[in-house]
Amino acid sequence: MAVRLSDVARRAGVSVKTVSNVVHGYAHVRPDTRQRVQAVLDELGYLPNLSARSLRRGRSGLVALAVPALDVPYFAELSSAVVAAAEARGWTVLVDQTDGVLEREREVAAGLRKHLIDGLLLSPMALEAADLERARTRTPLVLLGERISTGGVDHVAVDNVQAARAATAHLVDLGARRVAAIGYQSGEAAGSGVARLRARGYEWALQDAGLPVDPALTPGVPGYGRREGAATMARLLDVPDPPDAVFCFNDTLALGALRAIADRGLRVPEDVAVIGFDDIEDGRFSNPSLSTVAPDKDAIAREGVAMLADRIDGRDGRNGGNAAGDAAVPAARDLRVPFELVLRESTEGRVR
Amino acid sequence: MAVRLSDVARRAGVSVKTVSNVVHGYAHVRPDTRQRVQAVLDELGYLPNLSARSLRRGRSGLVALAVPALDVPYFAELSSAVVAAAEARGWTVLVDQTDGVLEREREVAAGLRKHLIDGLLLSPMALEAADLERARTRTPLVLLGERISTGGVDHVAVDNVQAARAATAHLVDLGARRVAAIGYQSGEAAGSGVARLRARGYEWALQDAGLPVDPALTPGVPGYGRREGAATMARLLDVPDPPDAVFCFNDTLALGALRAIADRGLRVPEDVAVIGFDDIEDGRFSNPSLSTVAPDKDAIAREGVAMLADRIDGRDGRNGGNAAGDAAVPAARDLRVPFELVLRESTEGRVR
DNA sequence: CTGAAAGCGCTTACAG
DNA sequence: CTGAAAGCGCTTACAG
Repeated sequence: MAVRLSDVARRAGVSVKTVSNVVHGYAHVRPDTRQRVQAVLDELGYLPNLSARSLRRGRSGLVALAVPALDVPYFAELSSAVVAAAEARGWTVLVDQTDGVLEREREVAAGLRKHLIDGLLLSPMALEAADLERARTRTPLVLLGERISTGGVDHVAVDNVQAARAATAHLVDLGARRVAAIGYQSGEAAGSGVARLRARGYEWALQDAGLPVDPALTPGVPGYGRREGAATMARLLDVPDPPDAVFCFNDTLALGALRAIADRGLRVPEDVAVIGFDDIEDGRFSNPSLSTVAPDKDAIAREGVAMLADRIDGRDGRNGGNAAGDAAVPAARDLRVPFELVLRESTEGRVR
Repeated sequence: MAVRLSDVARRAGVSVKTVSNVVHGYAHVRPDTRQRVQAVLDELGYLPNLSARSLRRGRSGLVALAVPALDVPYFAELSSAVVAAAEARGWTVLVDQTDGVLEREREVAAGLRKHLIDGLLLSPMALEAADLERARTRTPLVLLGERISTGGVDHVAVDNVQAARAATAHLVDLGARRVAAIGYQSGEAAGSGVARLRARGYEWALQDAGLPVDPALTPGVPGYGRREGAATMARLLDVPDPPDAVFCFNDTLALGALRAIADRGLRVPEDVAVIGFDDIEDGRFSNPSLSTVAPDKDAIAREGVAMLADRIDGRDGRNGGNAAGDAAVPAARDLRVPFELVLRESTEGRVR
């Protein structure tokens, strides 16, 4: 059915090797031969069989990206950047949705599709270091946007603690004295790295300002969507001494909070100032627009892909060429990308 | 490096065929043999080489999904649904971003990766029927969310004309008499199917109501994001006899429009009612919340994947088993999924 | 500058 | 119930 290299070779009256040389643009093909072969290639509409090529080469040109969900704005934006960065390297990205569920993340890390992909970019929610130890295979892995407290695995993320601290400090600088936080994880999920790190930054900033951490202002949330943000904010407004500012651990929580505040007829930022985290597109046009921490998502994607590329190349023995194998594998890297505080109406008020 | 079937066979003292039988759970393996082989499989951590399997079988279990951009909310939600639907069939989805650019869509349709994927789901923006005719390969293709005015290719979408008509009619029913539309495509891009179809529905509804189509109220837009929605709405508010309602061809345009209206200090829906299209998550929590047309995205994903599965199976000769080949290929299907009008604050006012 | 041939790891008739 | 062997389409030493 499909046109093979050998079909082209026969038709052009040359060997398969020569056709292959032409396909790959190798030198050492006489110009007239090249031209003739190319003509047949075009005429027959040859397309390489990528399964065969990948079997032979031991490389597929495919990398997997595993995120909790593609339709969560932050992951949608991150995925878009990853796909673009991978494409720039000639790779194709195959997507897995884990729902942030431990078991799914474990499966993915264990290499469900190990022999088809050249590497894996994983954005874990529930995964712990121990899971990774157990699941490690030889497939190169890079963790995105999460610090699991272990070395051993490449990782790129924003400095969540400092970023959260800066966001909270901004609220304090505005004069807020009852600064709530929405995003603490309750129960089992408390292990989730992002929540823990952002909580630490929040508490740190309060400490810096000599303000107490009031448990009444740090409710646990069952999820990180707009719905949970709105419900949690509504409850916070019922606290005896309600907050005058809120740091939300992500923008969707914050957008839900804005909604809940508006429902009470309160004003943002006059009655309650709100700041989020992620700088998703929605927050730029919400009403009021949302102040937020903007991690450099393009950098996360770009650097993550670059780190993966290094690992993939390294595995092929280009890391010094020593026969000892593992000996020359470079240590895991732990890269921080920059963030920026983006101040908009939800903390600065309407600019006229 | 990796464990092969033959490694397992040698270790278990059986043939490769028997190991394969165990791996696939085939019958005709003596229980004790099966058990022994399974033990070795587990011990060695065997994982099949998917490239080899796919080369041999002529199937990869991979389908490509091509959308304009993963970070556009509608496509993020659609992609999420497609990945989930594909996974339910044991397929893995590989993602392409076309930016809605004709040349990229052409490339994708022409089968950049033809021999690695079993099929393609394409959500075209710029592609015309003629492009498809030219690019058609034997790779099964299903068009998502778009009707290109040709038969010949499977297609699943909402009825854009009727949906747009219903949305516009809702505004008219509210008493609006100067109903604007944001989303007309100017220049080259005018060919884009969605814009044309939604414009048709809009005009049809006005006609139904005996209202004129005022060119001053149907400005062309250079894009479909919040930014363009805000800018276009701002200009519409400067028209001598400004609109009292707006139908936006998608929700991001509408969210931008809401923002622009608020910036003028006008009220929604009292001064200007707004309705969008897509029912993205953002609109449920925006301020005010956004009325919209909700196409059944899960159905689009599910049915699209199902249609693709039919084509893929059909190609293998299961469509009757006649030797004539093409003769039995079923005609292209053109499926409509249901939509729903979701009325929220942007047309109904705040519900107390 | 070009060719003949091995082999990547799997699946699957064909035998027995 | 199990085995020996061909072949999917490519890449790549090895010859010449």
